[in-house]
Amino acid sequence: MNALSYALLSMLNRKPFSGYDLKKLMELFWQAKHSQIYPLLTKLEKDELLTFELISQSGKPDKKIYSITDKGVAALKKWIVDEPAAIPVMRDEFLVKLYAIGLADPETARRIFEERLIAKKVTIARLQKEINLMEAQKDDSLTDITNKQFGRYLLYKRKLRLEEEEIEWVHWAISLLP
Amino acid sequence: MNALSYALLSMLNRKPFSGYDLKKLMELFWQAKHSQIYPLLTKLEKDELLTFELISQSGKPDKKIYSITDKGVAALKKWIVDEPAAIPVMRDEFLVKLYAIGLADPETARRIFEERLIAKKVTIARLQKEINLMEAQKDDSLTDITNKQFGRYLLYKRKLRLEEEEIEWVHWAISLLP
DNA sequence: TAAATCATGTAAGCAGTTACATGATTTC
DNA sequence: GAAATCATGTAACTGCTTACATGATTTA
Repeated sequence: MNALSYALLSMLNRKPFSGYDLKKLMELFWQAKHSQIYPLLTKLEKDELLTFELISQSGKPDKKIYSITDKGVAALKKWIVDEPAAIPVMRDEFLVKLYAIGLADPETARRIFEERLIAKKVTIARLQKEINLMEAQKDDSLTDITNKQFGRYLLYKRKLRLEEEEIEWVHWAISLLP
Repeated sequence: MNALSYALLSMLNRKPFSGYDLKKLMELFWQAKHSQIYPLLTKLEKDELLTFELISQSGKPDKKIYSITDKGVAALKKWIVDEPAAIPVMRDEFLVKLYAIGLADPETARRIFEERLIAKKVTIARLQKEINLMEAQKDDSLTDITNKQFGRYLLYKRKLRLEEEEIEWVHWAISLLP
């Protein structure tokens, strides 16, 4: 059981999804390619942590909608409560470039920062859109831990704050260029 | 040539280091184990992007102090300027747990957030210490792109801001718990 | 006296990426 | 008419982690 397994269980704990859905929904907090996800879902199903329902489709491969089992919930809960979280891994090529940014002339440095800004703004737009959707469903409070959306909402709010903070930093960095 | 190669070149562009030093200094922006770094340094040296000076030591293995070559600087510069930066990869088990934090009882949830706070505070202390060291060397300005420390300084300032922002978010998250 | 630090290296295995494979439907 | 989206899967390869290997010096 690796961390990706628990990431899949976490998402399926909210509601059932296909592998295709999971791949896209995970991008925010755990990046994985479909070639890693599909075999792992098969394995988790064999281990009885998941079940799936086959949805027949015409012209497309059959769709498998996975649901978490009681055994899956128990395994996930145990991991969350008992296992210490590993030290986060962040690999960002922009930061590697930044370290030696002095090798670039100021115009190129500016371009690199501007590209970062654009990427951040695209992410923020996606995050804000999703947060707006969540906040629109005022039937019960998102800020209540018993709400199934609670963790996801906190995750999105966290990411939004961090992206906004990085944008401010980029503006500061650009202001230092000659 | 993978991103780790460029991360090593970036650091050696500032000044010469041993593999042992590089391993520790990289932790901030690109995590790698020594078992990955040592063979890669050997390869980069064979490709003439690096050279090394052997320092004989008693009781310890000989120390290899690596320096970047002109060819290495050219390769690094080309990568920084011409190659688009890959989309960052972040894998943080805390975020996986957060997604399904509703499975934990409120006391356990609080504990998980508090542990996150402590980890962040430790990181901030390390960052602040290093920033203070850099800022103490006022011989020439850190905020000048021609200064060899410029990129490193920006990197530390960025990380500090993001860690501080996350702490504020954790406080908010804790305030939502019953 | 136990643990951490300094210092480098290899081997085995797991995790993750890229490429191959298929093909209808929808959007630009 | 081309590109993106939906939908799943396998094979080959590269990247990364864990474990093995050694051993003196320094710190708690």
